[in-house]
Amino acid sequence: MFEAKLNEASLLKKLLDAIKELVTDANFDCNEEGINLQAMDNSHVALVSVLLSHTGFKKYRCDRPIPLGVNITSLQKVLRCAKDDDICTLKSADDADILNIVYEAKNTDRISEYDLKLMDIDSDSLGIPDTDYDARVIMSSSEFARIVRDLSQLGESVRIDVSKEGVRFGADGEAANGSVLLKGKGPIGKVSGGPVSGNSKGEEGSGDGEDEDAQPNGTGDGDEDEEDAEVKKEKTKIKKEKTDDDVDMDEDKDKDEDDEDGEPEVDNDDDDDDEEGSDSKKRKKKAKGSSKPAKKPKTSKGKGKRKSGNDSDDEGEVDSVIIEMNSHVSLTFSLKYLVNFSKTANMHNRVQLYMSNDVPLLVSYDFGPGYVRYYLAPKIGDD
Amino acid sequence: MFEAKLNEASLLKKLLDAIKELVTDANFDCNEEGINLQAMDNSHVALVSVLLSHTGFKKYRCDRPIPLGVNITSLQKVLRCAKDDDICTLKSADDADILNIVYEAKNTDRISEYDLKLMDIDSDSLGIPDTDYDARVIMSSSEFARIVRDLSQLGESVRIDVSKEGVRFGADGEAANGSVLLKGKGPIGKVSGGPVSGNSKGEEGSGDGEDEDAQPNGTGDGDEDEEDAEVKKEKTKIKKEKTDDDVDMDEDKDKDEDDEDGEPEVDNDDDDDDEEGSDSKKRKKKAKGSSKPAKKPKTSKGKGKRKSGNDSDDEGEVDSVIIEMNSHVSLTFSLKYLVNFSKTANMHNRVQLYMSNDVPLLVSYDFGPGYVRYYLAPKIGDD
DNA sequence: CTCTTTGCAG
DNA sequence: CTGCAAAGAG
Repeated sequence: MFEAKLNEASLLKKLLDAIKELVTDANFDCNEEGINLQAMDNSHVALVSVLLSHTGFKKYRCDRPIPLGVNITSLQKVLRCAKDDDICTLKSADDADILNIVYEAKNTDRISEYDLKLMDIDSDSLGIPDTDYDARVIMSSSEFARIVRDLSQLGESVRIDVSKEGVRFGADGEAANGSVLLKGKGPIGKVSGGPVSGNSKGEEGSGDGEDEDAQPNGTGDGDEDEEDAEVKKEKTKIKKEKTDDDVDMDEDKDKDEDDEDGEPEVDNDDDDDDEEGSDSKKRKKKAKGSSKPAKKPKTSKGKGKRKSGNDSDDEGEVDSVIIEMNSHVSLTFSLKYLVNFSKTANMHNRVQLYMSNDVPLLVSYDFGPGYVRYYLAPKIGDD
Repeated sequence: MFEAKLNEASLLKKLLDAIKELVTDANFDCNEEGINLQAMDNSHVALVSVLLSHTGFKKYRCDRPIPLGVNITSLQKVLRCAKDDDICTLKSADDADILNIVYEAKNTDRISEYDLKLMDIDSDSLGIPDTDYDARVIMSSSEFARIVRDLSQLGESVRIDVSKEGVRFGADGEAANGSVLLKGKGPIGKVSGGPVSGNSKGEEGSGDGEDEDAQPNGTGDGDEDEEDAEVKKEKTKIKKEKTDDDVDMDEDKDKDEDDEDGEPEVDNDDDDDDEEGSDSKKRKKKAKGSSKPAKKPKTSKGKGKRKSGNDSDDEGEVDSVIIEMNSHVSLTFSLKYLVNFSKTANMHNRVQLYMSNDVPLLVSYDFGPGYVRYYLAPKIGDD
């Protein structure tokens, strides 16, 4: 027996609107923790992962795990029959091949009941990459939507560069090239854990001393390598899940040693790209002195990470852009997919972009009791 | 000579919007009583019947009956040239082949004049079934529109069941089955007298006593058979015509007198929109609280008719569902047509559904000085 | 001829 | 921003 009562049918409506163009059929895997959905997009390029925690429901019961295989279009048709504020109850017997959906209008006697036919869907066990990322950008989801929508008019791909300068979204097209630079707010944007965030905090206490090491942008380009190297040593990767709390210094340290050897290559590539790609534009990349104590003070360590309290705070003011970066990152993605992802702006006003070179981008909309996440492999070379 | 002056061109605009997808050409049969239009839809499955009583016109003159054959699309083009609140005058000589349409803007000196070419249309004498019905449902026209629109996503047909439980609209489709149950408000829903219509006037005087007989909808399901039997004895079939007034028992009295004054015109059109359009947004429009005394205190009886003010509640609170039933009715209809009919919600915020088993459904939008009615034969068997 | 897509009005 | 209707494609 599975039963979940949602206070606002609109949540599901928005969710379906967000993913309907990526996924046609998917299993809603229900267990005692909540409802999970994982699916590859139709062309198996992107992966979408959704969690609706049981805490987000007014009432939730799931005696044993059940995969509810639904056709997204069909489910959406049923959901369109709900008014946004209807109370929505999903029910299914353990062995049933239908999902019962009931809408109760608040304040009226209208009760609508739908039985959605379920399907058996091979749950291609999707390996969700569990990666540590070199950069995280937290920004307004609507601004992200706007940027990718705008750029999608110019070309098919966008290159996302995260550097000390900020995050740059650039697209080249036949008719025009375009790029959008978001600088990121200083104090909020402090690098967590490693470099970026670490500094911010670190700076406060010990910043002065480190400044020496820090390279103001544009000051010797030659130094880049050096700087990068340092960054890498620190190796503190940004972790997706736990990051919220500690994006964690402690872990960082540990990593430092391990990773070091690790992926210097990538960094270089990026740097190169930057320079090559558009000298003028990117050049300043490193820039901004403030940001830079390339060296991360370990002192910052665990403490301040989460700003007091609220989750929302973690993501900053709705319009602020928070950038955490361990090393420069430069990746190219298909705008078509990003535009699709960005439709999830309906569900939450902040989006997080996790990136490492040559690793799939993670676009994450984390709302209170759940999330919608997308993974998209970068384009390699020219394609 | 025919001449009719309408205070608001919007009435005609809405009428045309409502029927344009069903009818391409039709005769506006004008006589001293008003303007009648009757036509089969293009596929000869549904019948539409419109009356604009002379009382709805600011000025009306028709020396002798004239059929004005118009192409609906052409007339609509002309009507789109009017502002909603323009005073609109239709004129035609007895032998003319054109209809002269003049718009006078209120408060300005703008006068527009159009001559619409008329056509000769075979007036297939349409036999309008004159039936007594076993069930009548009075509900918000926008809610009706919403329901048939929702269900049309699931399948092609809807089964409408009227029972003590209320009225249920059910559709089966490949992807999902759905049903919407409206319980109907008790006190208002008393079976009128002969069940339905007879009472209305009677009640005023003796209303209280009758309540006993009245069955609030949804009360004891078990009793159905018994109740039905009784009801049937009375045999009072629900008649279409006179009902108009009744729709509101109490009000009727008032109405009789009141309406005359006024211009029953369209009053409420706007109201309806709320529900349909966008649930959440508009909701507040009418502002809730005021609207709902679901149960109406009989005390209010005659007086409150138009609720203070504005709303046209003749047919009950705009959101209430009134169900009158002599016997259970279960019929299946093509949703495509119902969806088309439901566009008439623009003209009036309440709709009446008259049904008897195996007889065409009558969907009636009765606004003050006229009506728009649709007849649709039920589907038989599986088709 | 149907279906999908695109543009327009409320 | 949404649904609705006209137009283009398969």
